[in-house]
Amino acid sequence: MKPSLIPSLLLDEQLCFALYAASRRMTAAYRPLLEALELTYPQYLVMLVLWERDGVTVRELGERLQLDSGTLTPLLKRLEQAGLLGRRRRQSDEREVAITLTEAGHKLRERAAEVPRCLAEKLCMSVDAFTRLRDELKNLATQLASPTDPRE
Amino acid sequence: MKPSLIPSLLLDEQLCFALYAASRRMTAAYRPLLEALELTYPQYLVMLVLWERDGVTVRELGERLQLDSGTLTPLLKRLEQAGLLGRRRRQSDEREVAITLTEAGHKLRERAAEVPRCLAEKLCMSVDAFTRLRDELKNLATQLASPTDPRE
DNA sequence: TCAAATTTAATTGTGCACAATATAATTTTT
DNA sequence: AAAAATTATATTGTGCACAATTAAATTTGA
Repeated sequence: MKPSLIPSLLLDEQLCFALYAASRRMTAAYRPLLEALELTYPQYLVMLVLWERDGVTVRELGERLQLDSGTLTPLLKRLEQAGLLGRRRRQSDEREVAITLTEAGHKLRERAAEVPRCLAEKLCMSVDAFTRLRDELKNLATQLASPTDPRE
Repeated sequence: MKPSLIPSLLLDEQLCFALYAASRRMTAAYRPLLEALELTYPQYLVMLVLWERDGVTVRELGERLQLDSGTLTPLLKRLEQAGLLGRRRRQSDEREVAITLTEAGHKLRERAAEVPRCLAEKLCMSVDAFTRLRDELKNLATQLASPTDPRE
């Protein structure tokens, strides 16, 4: 049977719900692995950014993860409390707060290295299918980010 | 260049982050449309279920949306306060709480009907691509839900 | 130059998610 | 039938997300 061209209100036909449900399940799949590192999933994402490049500002972190200071500030304070990073104002521009990994923060990377491997196992996906789905999701996000009104 | 078979810790190579970012952007895309209906995105999902079948229990809602009572109870109370639904214990089994739409709850469906159409426009996707991506995400969720250990 | 505009973080408040626990109703087992 | 186990919902507490506001530093421009 040909799928309806009229968008329906049926839950199981929604792309948004498939996306929302898959995203929450993904986070749930990471949870036991990250618990061993005493990280939440958003905290893990912050650490991924910092392991790539240390000393970024809160703004740069926010651009990369698409999160604002309302989310990041308390999250970073918790990671600071956990002894994984330090936060201090840049002397060149006192508005900016630079985030730098501590020794413990750097070290955690080694233990985190197995996390993506564990997840990949669970997915049972070819590298190709993995890459294709990931890139489709990136395109979807880009499409959704574009303003409806070009004047905006 | 051939993609690495060794799972990396680079943010932009993660499927999980593409999924997480796309899901949040999707919710953000719904936000202005749902604001007109005075609904949040999770509240909209609850309404989708109720428009399909009225009188479901909190448990059934939870199974459908994969949300527990800790999330649903306060959310349903807010929808009750908004006058969209009623909650009352089943006389056949006093443990269960049946959720029934009010007149206003039923009426809201008509105004909601245009929401999926507005989103579909923003996506600029063929029906085929839409269906394929949705079903891939459903499969991904299923795969992630399967326990690692069969004894579990 | 100095007032206005902009930028960066932090703060406040609301609403999810989800783990852990509590409570009450029902079912199962002995 | 009474005790034990199970089930359904609610409650409590933590940690995101995100809008709106605030405050301080910096940049712009009249």
